[in-house]
Amino acid sequence: MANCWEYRLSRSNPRVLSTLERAGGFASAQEIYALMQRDGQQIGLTTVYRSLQSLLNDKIVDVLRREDGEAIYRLCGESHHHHLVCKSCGKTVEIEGGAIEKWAKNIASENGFRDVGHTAELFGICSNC
Amino acid sequence: MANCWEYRLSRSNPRVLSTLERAGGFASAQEIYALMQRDGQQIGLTTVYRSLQSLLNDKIVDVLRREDGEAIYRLCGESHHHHLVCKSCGKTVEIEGGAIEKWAKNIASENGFRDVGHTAELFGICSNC
DNA sequence: GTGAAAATGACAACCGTTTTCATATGTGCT
DNA sequence: AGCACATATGAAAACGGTTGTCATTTTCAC
Repeated sequence: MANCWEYRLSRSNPRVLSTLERAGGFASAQEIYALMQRDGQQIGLTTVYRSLQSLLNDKIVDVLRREDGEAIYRLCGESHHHHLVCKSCGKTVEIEGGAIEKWAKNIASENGFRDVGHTAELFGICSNC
Repeated sequence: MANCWEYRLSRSNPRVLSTLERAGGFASAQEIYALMQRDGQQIGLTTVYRSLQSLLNDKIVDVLRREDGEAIYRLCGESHHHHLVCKSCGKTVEIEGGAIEKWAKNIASENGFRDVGHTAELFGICSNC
């Protein structure tokens, strides 16, 4: 077995968390690591990953996937929004997801699910491409 | 530069495609490869990946990401649907996404995007958990 | 202080995916 | 048939994000 105790990482979590905040509440592990390095904060990549796992566990952050499969972490409680991404140039528009939220809630309760979350991303070709 | 000509792979594509069909129109590259091996079809993993790329190019298949980041391929033209997944036991319900489709189309045209696709997945805790 | 629990980070291992490259297989021409 | 050239193939290596290992350091209770 890997680790016989649970990590709580009370030391590094706050640092990682505040870096994620500074990054706009949306970043990959590697990006957070790079940011902290650039700031002169000394931390290992391993610890960043572990912190994110632990924050995930405590539901302080969410995890999503970029199109290439990289995991990106998002602060929970952030005003929830979605993205419309251009497949050609990468231009990204933030979308308010009011309609989706309702839809998700309805579908969930229709099927007897609770504690429901969702992901939704749109992608297409923008007007310049 | 990698390859100076475009792959068309007219030989392997049909085999990969029909395996994807047999898999229920939804599988990862590795799963397709394993399936073909089990059938005694001789093919390399590389070719499976290349075939899927080429089918993707021709918009014969879609690609999505599993939660762990693995890419899964889906036959296009399949009746488009979403999933409601229980985070605890994995129970999955297929969802008709009529509302989402409209929402996606509206948002896209509002922002001048065309050729728009989307992903949407719901997750929560089912009534048994 | 002393010792155990918790935290850390360099490094190696893992795994899905892509690239490389040498070889094989058409395909069209004579 | 033989030849030349485009295409296709797959083993093996490279790649990149992530996770595991493990020796060391820090923290905390006594």
